[in-house]
Amino acid sequence: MLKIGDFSSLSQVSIKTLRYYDERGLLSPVHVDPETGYRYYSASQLSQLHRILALKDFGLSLEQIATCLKENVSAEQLRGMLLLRQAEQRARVEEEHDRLSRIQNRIRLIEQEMSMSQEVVLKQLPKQWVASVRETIANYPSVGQLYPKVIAGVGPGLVGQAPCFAMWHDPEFRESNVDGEAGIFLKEPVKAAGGVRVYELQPVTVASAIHAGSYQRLQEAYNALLRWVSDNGYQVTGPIRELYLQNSQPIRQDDESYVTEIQVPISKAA
Amino acid sequence: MLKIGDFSSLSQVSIKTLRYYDERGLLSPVHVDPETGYRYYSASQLSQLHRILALKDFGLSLEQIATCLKENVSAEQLRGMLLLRQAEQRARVEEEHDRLSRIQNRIRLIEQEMSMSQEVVLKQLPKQWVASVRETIANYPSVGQLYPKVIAGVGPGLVGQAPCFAMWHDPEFRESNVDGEAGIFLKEPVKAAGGVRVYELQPVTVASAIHAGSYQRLQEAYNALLRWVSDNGYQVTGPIRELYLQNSQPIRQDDESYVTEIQVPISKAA
DNA sequence: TTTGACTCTCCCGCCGCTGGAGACCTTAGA
DNA sequence: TCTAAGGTCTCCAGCGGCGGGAGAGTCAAA
Repeated sequence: MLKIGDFSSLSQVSIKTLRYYDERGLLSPVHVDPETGYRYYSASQLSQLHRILALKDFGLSLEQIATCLKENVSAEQLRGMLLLRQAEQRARVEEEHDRLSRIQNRIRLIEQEMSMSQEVVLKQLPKQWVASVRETIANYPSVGQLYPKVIAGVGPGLVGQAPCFAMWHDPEFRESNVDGEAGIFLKEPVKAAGGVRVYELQPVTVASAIHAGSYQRLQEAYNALLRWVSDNGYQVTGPIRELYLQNSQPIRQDDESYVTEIQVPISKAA
Repeated sequence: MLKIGDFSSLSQVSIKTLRYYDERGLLSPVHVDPETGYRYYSASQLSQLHRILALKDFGLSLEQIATCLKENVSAEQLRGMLLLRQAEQRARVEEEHDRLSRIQNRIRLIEQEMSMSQEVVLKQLPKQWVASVRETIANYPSVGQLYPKVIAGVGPGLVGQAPCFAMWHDPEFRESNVDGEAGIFLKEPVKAAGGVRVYELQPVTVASAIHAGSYQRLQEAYNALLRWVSDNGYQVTGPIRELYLQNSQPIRQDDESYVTEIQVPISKAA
């Protein structure tokens, strides 16, 4: 019969932890003095404790471990839990590895440019109803001309709240004859006329950068964002979106108070 | 001026999180109505928020991020923080990768043997004063004969509390002429006579298994433990230790109530 | 003016412990 | 046998980064 301190030093597990395991029903002492509450362990309980530590090392929660121990699971059931855990752990390893890559890329960037550069963030975009017009236009800034058509198609009621956006369908940069789509976000589908299409954007993962400043300098943000995408092993998998979070009428190319978000749909390159 | 809900849906960051960042001083709204407490954000704050998210993605704590933002650190200082973070993250990736390996090895073991097998745990042993006798003895069980010498050397005062141990200095298994060391743990150094050596065991990392049962079956535990060591990419780097956590006088080879811990000093194989 | 949707503050919970306070218990030495 | 030191007990608080919910106040459209 070992007192908790002895058991603790034999097992290298802290007294606090042993008491916690007792409370959680993971490992109860063989005897508890009903007068004093003192816990007494037997040396053979060290192997039970070892089992707990081993399962914990696999990343199982204490609750899962308790289930394992109490229900006295078979080797087959344990295998099932571990297979599940293995899948989670695989994902985790990849995630932490990617994080390391991002840190390293960022360090390289600082060392090359000695500047703060654009911050890039991964986002999961949810489904989203939109109303839009898609046309071939003269060049990128011309997209502004499409918004009146959108508004004409859906009526002026729901404008002004959510920001409006553009999507660029060309696979590459173009000087002219740009395949552009201009639209607004909707809370719910509405009827539209005059060539305006109402549909639901599907969920997608994007790399996103915020550009605070004039449209003239938007290209810098594009450069940083696209570089980040390739540096971190992603590839572009859909039309790039621009969200006009802050602008004014009439549109000016040199207004430094504008705020624009660029979103690039991506997936892991093979 | 955006209300918190608008800012939240633009940024895909929850309202709760925005309020928390305000409270922690990471990102305060440009305006707070003194009457109602309503928070109002500007679109340009999205880029500040993006910076926070990017730093968070690197694994920095909110407190570290707050330092970054408030003191307006230079690119050089940021680089320093990231280099530190990179080192931590490297360690983490390795750790999680090793954990995955251990899970996989365990699954293989279950599939091969369909049994629960020994649980193996890694431990960091602290420094420890010991008194011991080292001799060439006839075979492994003969180590029991050394303990009377140890006790004779240090006096009977401090026996019986901490368990006694054995160390095997031969690089391989031996049928006879075993180089064995038998000793007891001490709380503090004492003087000893008669060939008993008192010294401090150095801190070491060991793989440990608990064997609950007779010494006759100890070999099974050894097999499982040594297999685990090689399966998980470690190598043995010192004499193997046995801790006699529970036994009785006189020693019997077939007493199933004994509890023994086997400790193998290891390091990562190159 | 009335809804109904937002927003506010405040508090609790999560996980796996660690630390501390204050009271009680055990054990070795005088 | 007494005492002092050190073990042990229970209970409560805290960590980080929020999420959930209560209860009260605010805002905007119809």
